[in-house]
Amino acid sequence: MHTVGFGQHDHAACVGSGLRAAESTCAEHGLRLTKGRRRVLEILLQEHRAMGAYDILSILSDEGYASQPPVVYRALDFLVVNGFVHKIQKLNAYVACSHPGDEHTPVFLICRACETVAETTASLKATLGKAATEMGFDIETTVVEAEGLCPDCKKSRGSGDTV
Amino acid sequence: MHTVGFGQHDHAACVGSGLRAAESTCAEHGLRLTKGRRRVLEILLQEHRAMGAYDILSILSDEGYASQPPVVYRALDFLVVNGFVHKIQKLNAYVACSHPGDEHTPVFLICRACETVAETTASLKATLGKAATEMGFDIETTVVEAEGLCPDCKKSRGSGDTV
DNA sequence: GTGTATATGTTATACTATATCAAGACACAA
DNA sequence: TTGTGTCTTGATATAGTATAACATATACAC
Repeated sequence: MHTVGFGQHDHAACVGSGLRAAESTCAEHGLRLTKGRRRVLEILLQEHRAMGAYDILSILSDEGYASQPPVVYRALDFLVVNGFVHKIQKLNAYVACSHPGDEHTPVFLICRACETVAETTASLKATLGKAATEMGFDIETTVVEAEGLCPDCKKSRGSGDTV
Repeated sequence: MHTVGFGQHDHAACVGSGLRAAESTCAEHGLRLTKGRRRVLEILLQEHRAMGAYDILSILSDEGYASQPPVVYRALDFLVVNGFVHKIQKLNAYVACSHPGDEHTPVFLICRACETVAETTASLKATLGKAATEMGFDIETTVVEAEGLCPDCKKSRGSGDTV
């Protein structure tokens, strides 16, 4: 199992490798990683957290890009469809994929206190697929999100209180 | 595994038993299943599909209840917290629980064509819990949603086209 | 019947996302 | 190079989802 989450990591490296992975995947598949799309991905990689579309939009806007919602939603749509970014349904937020390129069914662990999101993969696909097959249902995409307390927040408060 | 989904079922019975289950759970735990909360649950049981908050609100409103959003959101919040209703994150919609009373980690199968939602349970808890424990993360709630095509929609279109 | 907690009514507003139509950029072939 | 089709962006407007805040009412314990 591969995880990128509540521990330390080489951040500059992960931004660079994320962008390179997107570039090479786009080159392979004839997709256009345009300036705006690239910048949105870069922002998500840099921030390394789940961000709302309007958070991203305000950064773009500060930089002189167009500041209308469709701009960022279109970029996000492209990035999500092609697997460079995932949407966190519980937060209405977006996060850069931690291991692009791999075919994967991501599992997210969301801290309800600090809202940090860790992406991990667990082999739920077989179990889910079996349950669906029994009902004659064909699964195309899955969302798995678990909410709780991350190690840091557990430490700093002990109990289960809210922010 | 228990499922209620794309097949037939005794609908009048499921409305009645859903309400009775909520009533008895509330009685046990000193919760107040007030008129408005009860009516929202009843609507969701009757419709037997995922409904948006504003869909429910317009029914309430037609019946002479207050017609402001907080009315329905408060009722839904109560019902969700106490396990009588689940929120489908992918649809921003709410659906009555198919087997209230049981402690469960529900799994939803959502048809992208007709938006029918089936609730099933698959034993993902152990797998998820293990992944989380390895990272020092305490899971409190989980969301598992799979989107695809239900048996009926597969039959009636064959291919994978959208609505 | 008084105090306390819980629930509801009401107004206003915040947040999230998409429809629509016009204009520009790019690829490719005649 | 001009035309043609496709993909992308610009811009305005609007739809859809959800909550803040404060006032009032109801239920329950003592």
